[in-house]
Amino acid sequence: MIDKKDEKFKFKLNGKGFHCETDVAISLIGGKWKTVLLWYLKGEKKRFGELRKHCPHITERMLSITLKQLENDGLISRKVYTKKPPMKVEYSLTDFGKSLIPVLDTIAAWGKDVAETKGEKFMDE
Amino acid sequence: MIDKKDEKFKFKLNGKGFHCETDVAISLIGGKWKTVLLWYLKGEKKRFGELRKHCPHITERMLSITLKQLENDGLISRKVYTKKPPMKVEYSLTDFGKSLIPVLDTIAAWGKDVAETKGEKFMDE
DNA sequence: CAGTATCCCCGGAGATACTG
DNA sequence: CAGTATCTCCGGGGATACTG
Repeated sequence: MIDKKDEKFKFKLNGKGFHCETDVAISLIGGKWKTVLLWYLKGEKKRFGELRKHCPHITERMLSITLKQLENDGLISRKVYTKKPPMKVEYSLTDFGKSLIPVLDTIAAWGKDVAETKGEKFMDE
Repeated sequence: MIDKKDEKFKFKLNGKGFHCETDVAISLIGGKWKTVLLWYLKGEKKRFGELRKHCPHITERMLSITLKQLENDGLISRKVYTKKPPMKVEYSLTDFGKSLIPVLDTIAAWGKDVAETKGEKFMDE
């Protein structure tokens, strides 16, 4: 039984309903680490260990999970170069992922502005 | 005891550390309902019940919680007009919240594009 | 009308240890 | 090097009922 209320959604994607256009985007880039990883992949492809270094606080588990989600959503691609013990894997933005760059830039610019304007000030209040 | 690793954060805001510029932004607009509500408040101020109508799937609880978060973060302001039983409260973007509009527009445009390009197609596969 | 108050569940996220 | 495997915890989010 499918709920009739599904019709009230504005968009559908992969069987899931969304409330408005921003909702679709947030489902793809929301979450604690997604934009951060995408941000570091923006310029160039990177290896697992490089990404880990850029995000000192991420656990290997979350890094692995988040990369897989981004891959499943088609935003990044994963390329294995050597399968034997000293493995080498590179992650890079797909074309779809690259379409996100202007969005990431806009978000980052605003975030930076907020951090510079409001950052640190409230710390000791 | 404050953890020394705090120094590894790139930004600080209200006592919390952030990993990169996108992180700051996501902390303010991430979550299931924030961008949706901001989106509907973008054009004009709205009342509690109006917002509820625009988001048929939100519960009153989540609407209340999310609005409070947005208010605490300074993105929206809450104005009470009548305190007696038939209450009237209006929510609107603050100047800070208005600074988000270009970001929301960018996110929405991308989300809409994604929905139109990829939406529905995969539904019956 | 505009919320609270509860209760509850699931999954995001962390910590740690282990592996091909 | 690039991950899995567990275990755990916390809180976001949902459902329902109640209130100033």
